[in-house]
Amino acid sequence: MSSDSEDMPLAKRKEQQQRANNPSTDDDNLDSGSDSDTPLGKRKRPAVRKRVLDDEDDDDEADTLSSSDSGAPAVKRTRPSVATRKSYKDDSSDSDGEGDYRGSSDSDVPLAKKKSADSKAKTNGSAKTNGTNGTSRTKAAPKYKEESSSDSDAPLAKKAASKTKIKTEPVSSSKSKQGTTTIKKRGKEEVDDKSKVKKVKKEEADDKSKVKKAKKEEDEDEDADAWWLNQKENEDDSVKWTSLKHNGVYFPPEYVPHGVKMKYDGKPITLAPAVEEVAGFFGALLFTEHAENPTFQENFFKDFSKIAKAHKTSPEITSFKKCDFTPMYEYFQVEKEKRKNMTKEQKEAAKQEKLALDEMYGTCYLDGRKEKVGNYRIEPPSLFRGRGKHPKTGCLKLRVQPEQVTLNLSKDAPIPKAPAGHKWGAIVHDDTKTWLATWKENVNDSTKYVFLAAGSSLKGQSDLKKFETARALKKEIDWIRRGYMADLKDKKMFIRQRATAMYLIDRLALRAGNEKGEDEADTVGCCSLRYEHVTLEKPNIMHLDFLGKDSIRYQKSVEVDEQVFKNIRLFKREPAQEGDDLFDRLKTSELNKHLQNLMKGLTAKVFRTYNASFTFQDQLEKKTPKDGTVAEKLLAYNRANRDVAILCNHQRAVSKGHAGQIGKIEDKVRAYKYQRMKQKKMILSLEPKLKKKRPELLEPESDLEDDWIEEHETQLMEKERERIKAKFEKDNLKRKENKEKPMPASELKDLLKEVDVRAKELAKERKTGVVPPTRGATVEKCNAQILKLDERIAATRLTLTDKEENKQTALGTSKINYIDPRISAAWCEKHKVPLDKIFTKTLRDKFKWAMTVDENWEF
DNA sequence: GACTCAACTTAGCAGGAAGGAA
DNA sequence: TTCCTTCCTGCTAAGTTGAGTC
Repeated sequence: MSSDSEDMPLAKRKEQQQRANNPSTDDDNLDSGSDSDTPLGKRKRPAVRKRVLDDEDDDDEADTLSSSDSGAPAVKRTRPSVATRKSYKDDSSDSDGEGDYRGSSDSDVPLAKKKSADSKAKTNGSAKTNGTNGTSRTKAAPKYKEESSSDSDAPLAKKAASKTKIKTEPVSSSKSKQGTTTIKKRGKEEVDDKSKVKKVKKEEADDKSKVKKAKKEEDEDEDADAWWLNQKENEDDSVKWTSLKHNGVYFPPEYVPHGVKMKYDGKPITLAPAVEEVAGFFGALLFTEHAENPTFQENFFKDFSKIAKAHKTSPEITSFKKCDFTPMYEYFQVEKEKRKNMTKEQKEAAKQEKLALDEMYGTCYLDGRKEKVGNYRIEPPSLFRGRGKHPKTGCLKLRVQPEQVTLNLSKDAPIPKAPAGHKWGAIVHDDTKTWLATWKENVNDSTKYVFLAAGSSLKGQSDLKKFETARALKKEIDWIRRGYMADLKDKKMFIRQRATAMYLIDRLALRAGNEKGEDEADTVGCCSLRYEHVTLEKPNIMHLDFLGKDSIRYQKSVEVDEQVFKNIRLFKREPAQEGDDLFDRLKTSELNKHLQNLMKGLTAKVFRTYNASFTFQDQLEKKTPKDGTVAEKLLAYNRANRDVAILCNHQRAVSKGHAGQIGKIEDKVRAYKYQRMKQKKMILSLEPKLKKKRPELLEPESDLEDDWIEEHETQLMEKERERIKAKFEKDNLKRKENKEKPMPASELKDLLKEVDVRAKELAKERKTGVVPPTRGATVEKCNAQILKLDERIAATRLTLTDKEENKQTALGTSKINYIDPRISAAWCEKHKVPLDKIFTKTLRDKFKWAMTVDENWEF
């Protein structure tokens, strides 16, 4: 076993990608002291062994840790009084009392810069670090901006990305600015002002009509009850509804045997329907990464052979290796193809069927309002597809029976009919719950629910509440940060660990990290980080390498506060070893309890929401070109979105065809440039006098080498020949149908001859550099063509940049879950960008509560 | 206080629908 | 009109959190 991510195709793929992109990400630079660079894959998960610490402090430390702090209660730090807050403020060694933490603006100061400011302040006690009062975010702490004015508000992970060897996108806006400038510069080269104005106007007109259309579309759907207009603060929200009516859940249809035989030991065998069904589950996954995974195979076969035994297959199925599911796989492929080729009528019938189900089960009545239900379909039986190294991946997920399902609805609501021959497990009337139905799944014994859809009022209210809590944190963040920074040096180990964890959760947007069971994939978050997940490099670089949620690798190197560095070194000290918890005194529950004391509603995950929304708003502001086109603004939007996705480590696999797609787009740009070059030369043929007046017509196009032009023209001619041949054949077929005389082959020959002539002309044009005007060509027409091509080139280039930058980062997750949609709505309003450019219909529906803000709204 | 579990949010991926280019 | 690509949605796994129980 060479790595943790072995047998974990996605993670492995991502790891390979990361390594390929950044070969130096190995631990080659790490301090080799006590922070051994244990390879991830070597890790076994031992029973959590609580390290016995002497509670002696780090060698470098002057203070000592209390020996009786294990599990010590948190020092209760409710929001401090003004005096206490002042004391946090005064912690700084700045003689003016303003240095380290300064009003609301301070929260925006990146740690490394704070650190550098700290050290400066330490060496020069009277040094003022800021001349402003911190009322304005952008004006705050100008001194910190000396190093880089671009990323001052960025959480640590972002800065680290640009600073160290990690494989994340550099996010400093200095780079982004550069990108924007380059685009703008190119734009200037290619699009003159006139065309720009024209383009913008056209875009605006298009957008207006689109907005109108979208608005109409939404108005039709719009729930008459705009609940967000009637929100009351501090209202008890434990009761979720007063009346709830629905039609229950939809069960997947009973299994219909197809009779396709799998092979066992090379021979086709007949299976009972129940056995065939399970064999089919595996057959359908053949040649996927799941089916190649030994754990998946083992778990599947355990369940499959059990069922086969129960149905007495002949011969008895005892060996996975002898099983051949290919015939089933092929059958499913044919079926898939059939579905793809359904007639219009069949497709329509299927659509109607789906609509009927949506109407029946996909809607419910909550307090008299019609609302959409989310996942009304009971999960069909299948093989459990656990992610990463899930020990249960491949296990058989059994068919859910109505007897297992509990429905939740109001007392006066009619109870939906259970499927024929069945009855419901239970009926409850719990108005404090938002679920409509629930059942237990057999593989992990986890509870599944049917909830309302994302666009429902209940989900919307919950979303609004979430973002309001994050906004509340924005107001409190300064003193909370001061608090945990002070606690970093606390004498009690527990408090030190808690403060260090808070630092990481806040600055790196780590998840809380609950403990996990033996029968789950081994993934970690902040509190469950282990010895081997963190390595240190002097003076203050921390390398993190672990598998997070969904077994997505988190691999970043960050510059941390000196004290955090010292603390981590202390937590990692002997007798700590591989497998030991880094935060051995800390649990998520204790951490959250402490956070609740600091601010009502504050939990570890609020930091993620806060930092994501804050970063997004900040980067959006910095990156949006005020006079840019909609396309340029959207690029800025996506870049800000990407910064957040990088911060939260939202990854996706690079699609198989990515390189090919990029190549195609590049070719497209070149082809446009080629056309533009021809148009320019044609103008000069039409009016040679323009050589002096318009010297740009003589400038060669970039990226158009002679070889490429020759090859391109050969391809063009070849395509033309094919087109002519195809048309000739098609025309003759038509003639045959109409009982007309077909065109003679000589006609085709003549047409092809014309292409040959054209090819010769092109060769001549290449040689002489002169392009004779085509029939009807005028300078005006050529100019218009050039303008059109300029626009196409600019637009295609933007697509290219966006695509390349986005290949490995998933933007959707942060957009859906972490970024306050009101930031986007206000930005669209302010910059006249149509909402439908950034939110799909589903997202506009989910966020309709957020769409009423004006352009000045701030997170 | 430790542990368990219910309830909800967050997450990536597969496949189908939609849209654009030829 | 067809084919190809992109985008969107649905699905369900995997987290977090807080309440309940012993």
